[in-house]
Order: sequence, then structure tokens, then C-alpha cells
Amino acid sequence: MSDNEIKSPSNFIKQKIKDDIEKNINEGRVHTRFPPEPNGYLHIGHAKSICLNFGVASEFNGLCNLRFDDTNPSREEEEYVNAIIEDVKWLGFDWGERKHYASDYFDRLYDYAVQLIKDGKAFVCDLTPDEMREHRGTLTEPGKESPYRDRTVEENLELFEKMKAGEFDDGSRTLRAKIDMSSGNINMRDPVIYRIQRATHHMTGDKWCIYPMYDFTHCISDSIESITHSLCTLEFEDHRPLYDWFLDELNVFHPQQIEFARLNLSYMVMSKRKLLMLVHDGDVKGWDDPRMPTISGLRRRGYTPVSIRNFCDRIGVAKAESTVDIAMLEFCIREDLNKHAPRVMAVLNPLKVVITNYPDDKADELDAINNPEDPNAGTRKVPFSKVLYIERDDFMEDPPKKFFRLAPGREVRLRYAYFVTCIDIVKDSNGEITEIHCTYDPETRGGNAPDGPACRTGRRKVKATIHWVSAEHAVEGEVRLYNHLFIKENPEAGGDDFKSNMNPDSLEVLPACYMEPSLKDVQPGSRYQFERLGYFCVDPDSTAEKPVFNRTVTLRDTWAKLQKKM
RNA sequence: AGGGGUGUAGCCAAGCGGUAAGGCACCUGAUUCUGGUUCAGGCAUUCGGGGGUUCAAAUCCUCCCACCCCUGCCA
Repeated sequence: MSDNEIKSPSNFIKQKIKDDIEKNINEGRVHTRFPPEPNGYLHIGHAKSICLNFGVASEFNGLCNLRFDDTNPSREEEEYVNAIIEDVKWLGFDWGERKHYASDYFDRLYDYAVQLIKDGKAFVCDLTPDEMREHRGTLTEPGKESPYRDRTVEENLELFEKMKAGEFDDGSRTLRAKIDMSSGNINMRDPVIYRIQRATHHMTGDKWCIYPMYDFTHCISDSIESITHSLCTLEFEDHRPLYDWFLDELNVFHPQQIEFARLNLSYMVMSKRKLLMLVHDGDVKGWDDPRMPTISGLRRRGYTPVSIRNFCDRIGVAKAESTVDIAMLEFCIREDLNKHAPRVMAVLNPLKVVITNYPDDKADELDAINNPEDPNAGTRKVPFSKVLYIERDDFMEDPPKKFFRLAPGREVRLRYAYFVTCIDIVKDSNGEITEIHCTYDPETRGGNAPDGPACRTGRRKVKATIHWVSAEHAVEGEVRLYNHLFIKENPEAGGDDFKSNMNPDSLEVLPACYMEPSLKDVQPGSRYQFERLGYFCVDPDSTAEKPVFNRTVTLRDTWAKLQKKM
């Protein structure tokens, strides 16, 4: 646990585990697993599950496995398993030697299916998908039994063997559990446990043409791995009777499934299906687009592992459906970066400033503090000269009452440099301000107000300190500003029409920003605070000629808040 | 003949019969060479609603209401 990691609070799952340990269930052993299907990239919702599973394991001196739930070869790809491995590692978790694949168990799963057949608990069914749907019944009416339900054990054994041998067409037959077609729980209405599907599997290649279904695979995989607590999301709650049924019928080690609510985030969609749509339709630039809630997107955006872990601890784990305010996530990254990100000065929307009383050819270097939150971060030199850039927002010709920054006749401090006073404005033919003229006070070098008899109250006060960059020394770089991907707090409210709620201004590219020269050779992934603006992370698109920065998050901005009220 | 869940502040969330933790957001004020940070304070007479049990109920009982999930050979 690093210095700024928060303590993980209690929740109903930890309490249950604590209870089980006290009762010496499983000899007090705790073993969990994180079981992603490799059919997409991991997102912040998975991070919640990862933190929970690995978190409780470590808290109770147990283990947590990584297991790929790869029972559907038509949707799963190696690219995804690699991305998942990278993301879980990056988040800071370690599964040791315990990286497994459900497909590792295909042989055993087959044997267990044979056992069910022998026990008269499963049968081969010839119903077509349509027929099966008709037989299933509805939510309020019971289903009808399959006409193939009473085949003999021998016949079932032979047919299942032939299914495996590839003697039947895809989809022509299934193996089904024999449970109860009149159950109120549709999952118990003779669920399919094997289907015929000729597809090359990312692990087993073309060895199989029949693949086990999730319900059958998951509980047995948990059992094989001696999982004690199988944590999953709420939608599997009514699969639990089936989970239990298989394990009981097979008479094998019986892990306990416990369900918790999945994470939703305001202004975001979280289903893999919808995220995949955004990627495929080109609405974002890829799974790792910094606007995506994917782990890889958040990483590229500049989020740190500890900030995500802290977030997961703060939101808690419960059974009530919830949508967490994205502001919570933003708080967590600010909290971490405030302590660790070096400060630098960069001007995003430049306004030229000429210091009229500063010598034309003079160049000075001033000391700037790298991180006021971290005395060990030291200082650096920042060049100063006659022509500078400041932020356009930091100057107003006709400022409102509460505007403290630069305005005609007003004095402000240039951070770590001098007090300057605006004496003139230059405009073009359209009336646009093209530059402003200021004078500087040499006595204020370093930004320190001189004490003096001239001011009886002590130091000369200035109401604002603004950032700046020396024009001559500036590094030019690109900055990408990100805003919410969706304009509605709940973009999914309209079902599949969620795309109509996309924010057209979720990405703003500023191709030519001016940055202090210390930003000349930055490494992708490095994070900085641009003073007074926000936290920024170097994008892999950066080149030696031109760094590219992603805005992770803005600083809290009480001035912006004030402006909105005005 | 439906089944399974969930309701505590704007958003999360503790609480487990003894009189509503904490965080985010928001609002004051102080400090500050970042309108940042930090610090101090404020923010639910009440727990979806009605009854009941009890000296005492968010916690127990009961009835009602609202919302979510389930009719893939997806996971």
C-alpha cells in the first residue's frame, strides 16, 4: 500500500467472508478469481471487480486467480487476452502462477457432461433454436418438455459422442440439463450445456466443435480451482440455483456465488457491447481513446493505478443499483496527481505580451518550484524575456467586479517572475486584441513583493498570479482537451439510441500551444500539472519535434464556477 | 405459474433493537506566489409509504408502492 492509498472500507461481502472464516468453512481458506471473457477491453467497471476480488483475497491472506472465461470462440480473441493481462498488471495486481483459461478444462468439462448423461440428468436435444424458444414458455407461463427428453442413457451417450466427433451440423443439436420446464426461474428450464459450433478457438484451435455454455463451465471451473467465494454481478443472481445444481449433481467441491451491483458512471456508457460499437463505428479512436472508460483509455488519459484503486475503495460494494458521479473519479485522480505531478507552465490559448521596459536582448532565468506539495521535488530554471505569452482568459479589457487577473492599468504577478502592469492594448482591424503592452517592476524579481516604507501595511499586494511562457524559448506542442463523452447524465436512458447523446465537443485539439522549455523531451506517459489549468499526460503520439499532451482533468476552478453564476 | 433482487441526503455508502459514520458534490470562512492545495465549519429531527411489536425501530412483523434483472445454442 503506497503512502496515499486509502483504506478499503467494509462491505457485505467482506463480512460474509469474515463469517465464513470464523465458522471455519473451507478451513478458513479464501480464494477468489477474476473471470473476464476475452471479447473486449477491460473498463472501470471491471476495475471494481478486480479490486474487490484481489482486494479481499489479500486482505484475508488468500489467493486470487485470473481466469479467462473463453467458452465462445466466435467472439473471443487473443488481442483481448493480452490487453486484459496488461491492464490487470498495470492496476497493480498479481495472480502469481494462477493464470487459467476455462478452455484448459474442456476435457474435464466433457467428462462431467458425460457423467450427467449417465446419471440421467442430461439429454441430447434435436430441437431447432426456434423450437426451443417455443418450448421454453414465457415469464408467466411454464415451458413444455422437449420430445427428446426421454432418450435412453445409451442413446444420449452415443449422440453426444457424435456431436463431439463432428457428425452433426452447427446448431442442429444440443446437450441439455434435465431440470424443470415449469420452474419460475427460466434458467432452470432444461438449459443448454453444450452447443455445436465450428469455430477456431484462440487456445484450442480446431480441436473442438462443441463448446460448453457459461453456466455449466463457470461453476465447474470455480470448483476445479477450489475457489471459495465466487463474486459476480447482480444479473447472475438467478443463475445461482443452476450454479448450485450442477455442483450438487456432480458432487464436487462447491464454491459459493455472491452477487454485487455493477458500476455505472454518470455521463458514460459501460456495457462492452456499446463500447465496442463506439470503437467499430469510429466514434472514438480505439479502445484506448482517452475518452473511453476502459482501463487503457484511462491510462492514456493520465489516470494512475492508485487513483483507480482509491476510487474503487471509495465507491464501496453493495447490492443496490447505482450510478456513481464521474466527479468522484475526477476527485481521485486530482488527489493523487496533486501530490505527485511536477508543475510546469504552459499557455493553451496564447495572448502576446510585450514588456516595454524590459531590454530587447536580455534573457534571464528564474527559479521555479517543481512541486509545492513535495519539497524533495526541487526547483528548475525558467527563461524570461521581453516577449511572453499569457493565457487569453487571464486578460479582460473590461473586467467584471470579481475578475482578479490582468486588465488595463492593473498589476498582477507573473508566477516566479515579476509584477507587471498593463499599459496598452493593440488590436487588429476587426477589433480583436492581438497583443498587450506591460511594464515590469525590476524590484519584484522572482515574484516577491518588496517590503518597503512605501507600503505601511507590509508587502505590496497583487490580487492574482498568472502563468506565462517566454515566446523566444517556448516549446510548441499539441494539447488535447477532453470533455464528457456524453451530454446526458444517463446516456443509456434511451436504450440503443445512446449515441444521440454523444457530446460533439468531447475532444478539442489545440495544435499550437506554448510550453516552457523543460517540456522539450518528454516521455509518453509522463504526467504534469500545467499550473492553474489542470493535469496533463504525454500521449504516445508525441514526436521529437512536437510533444502531444492529453488533459487528464482540470484543476478545481472556482472562477469558472463564479462565471457560470454571473 | 412467474421467478430473483433493491429502496438511508443531489451522488455513492455505513448502520445488524439503544436514538443517522464516512466520502464525492455543494455552501461559508481562514491560509496561500496556482481563483490549486490545505485547514475550520455547514449540509437527513429522519431512513420508499402505511400499520403493528417494543420502554426504545433505519434495524423485528405486516401490508402496500417504486425501480432493476430474467423468455441467447452470449457471458
